[in-house]
Amino acid sequence: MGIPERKEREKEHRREEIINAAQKVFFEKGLQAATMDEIAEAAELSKGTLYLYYKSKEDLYLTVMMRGIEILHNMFAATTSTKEPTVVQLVQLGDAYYEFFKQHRNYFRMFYFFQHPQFHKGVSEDMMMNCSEENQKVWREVIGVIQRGIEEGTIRPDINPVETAVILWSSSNAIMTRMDTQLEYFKERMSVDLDDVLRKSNALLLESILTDRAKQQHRALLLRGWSAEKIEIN
Amino acid sequence: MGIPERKEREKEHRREEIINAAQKVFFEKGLQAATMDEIAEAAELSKGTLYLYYKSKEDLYLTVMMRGIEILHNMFAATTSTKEPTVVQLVQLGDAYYEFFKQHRNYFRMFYFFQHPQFHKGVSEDMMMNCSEENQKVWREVIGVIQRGIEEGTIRPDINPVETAVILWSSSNAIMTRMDTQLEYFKERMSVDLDDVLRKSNALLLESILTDRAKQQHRALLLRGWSAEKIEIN
DNA sequence: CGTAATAACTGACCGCCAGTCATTTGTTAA
DNA sequence: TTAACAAATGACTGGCGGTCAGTTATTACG
Repeated sequence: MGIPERKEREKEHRREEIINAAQKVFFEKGLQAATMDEIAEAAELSKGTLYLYYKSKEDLYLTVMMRGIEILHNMFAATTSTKEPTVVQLVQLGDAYYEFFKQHRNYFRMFYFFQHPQFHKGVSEDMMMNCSEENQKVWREVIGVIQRGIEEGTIRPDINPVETAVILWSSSNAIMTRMDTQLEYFKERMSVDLDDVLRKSNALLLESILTDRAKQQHRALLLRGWSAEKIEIN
Repeated sequence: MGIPERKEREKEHRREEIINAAQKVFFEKGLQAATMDEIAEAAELSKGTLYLYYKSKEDLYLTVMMRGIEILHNMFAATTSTKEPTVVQLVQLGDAYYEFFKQHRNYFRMFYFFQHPQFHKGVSEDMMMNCSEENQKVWREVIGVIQRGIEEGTIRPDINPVETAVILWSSSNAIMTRMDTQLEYFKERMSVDLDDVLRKSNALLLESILTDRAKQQHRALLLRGWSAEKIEIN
């Protein structure tokens, strides 16, 4: 009796095609401007059908966003599973997030919807649970590296790994959000290149959580954040 | 001929009453959920009249928000005009922003609308200009303190004041945004108190931009970020 | 005072959109 | 062939931002 199984596959396939259509429209227009009619059009289905598969526009949105979280998680997992020294891995996590920002800008943009619950009106309980779960996986990668750094003595033992992960993530995320939305503004009104700001912020924070031993060991790496300046001076 | 002047005053008064009404509704419901009919109701005017005074819902929203920027600016200005040492002023700027966050949460929330241009659809050009101008004033307070710190030798001369202001502001802002929206989440899912995170993040960043001389001079101040830990250990 | 001109205000109305549901179309089982 | 069920539809509803023809209040003037 393969019939129910085939039905199940077809249903799953339909679900994915709806996400594909939704992604296309959301990427182009953002949450607000995208309409369910457009998504239905793109999916070659009627609007009513969308609601047989997803509870609300917001649920659909978060489902697309989860793809982004998964991509980011994979990038992080690839970094933390290398044989590189812990400190290097930490730098690479920062780089990976920046890379994600540049390569998957549309997903990155979706993230800040998730961060502002004022827009979570139409989101179902289960969808929130799913997102939290995926989110946790990403956090665990960062926290894990810091934890290992402390154990092997390259990261200060008096800092809390979770707190530190939040600090590192917050500053990176905040600066990249600026880059996305106000790059020109900062360039023109404040004569500041946010690219530099990100590098320097990461450098400052990283240096401040390393042990003295690790600072010596990775001196070249630590200078990286300031290299643009150095070249200018020479 | 005092009549046109009186008319002008009355018109201005009407404008303010509309903002008061809008503020009440926006504080209660947020941008999305608030309706122009509600605001009209609160202002005891018809909806059409609102549009004689403000171009759009978003313009009205930003007008309310500007009150918040002004409050923050005044708090910053009060800090930077004291006789305190520059390093202390810098710490106090961080404290002032946190105080603003706690005392004027509703205004703080409005700020992150401003940071995400995807919602700026209905905002008029002049309104954006006004906001930028007010924003600049706040930035100048922070940058000015850092600048003076460099000049007097308490802040590292190799850092850029503007970049550093952006770094300090970004991390503070990011963590407070978390506090506002996901305090419980971080407490329950990650066993982290964002209050600690903010203090430690500020402490790390501050220490990393001071000169060695200043670090010695303000040792007590620098320990502040870690005091909760110290007490726990004792 | 009466009236014309102007300013201030109103609320019914428009277009748009998320979400619903009675109905239709397609599929399976007997 | 048909009954039972599943899948899909699109006309419809309610709510909202924004508009504008029309009403009311205010001022200026003969």
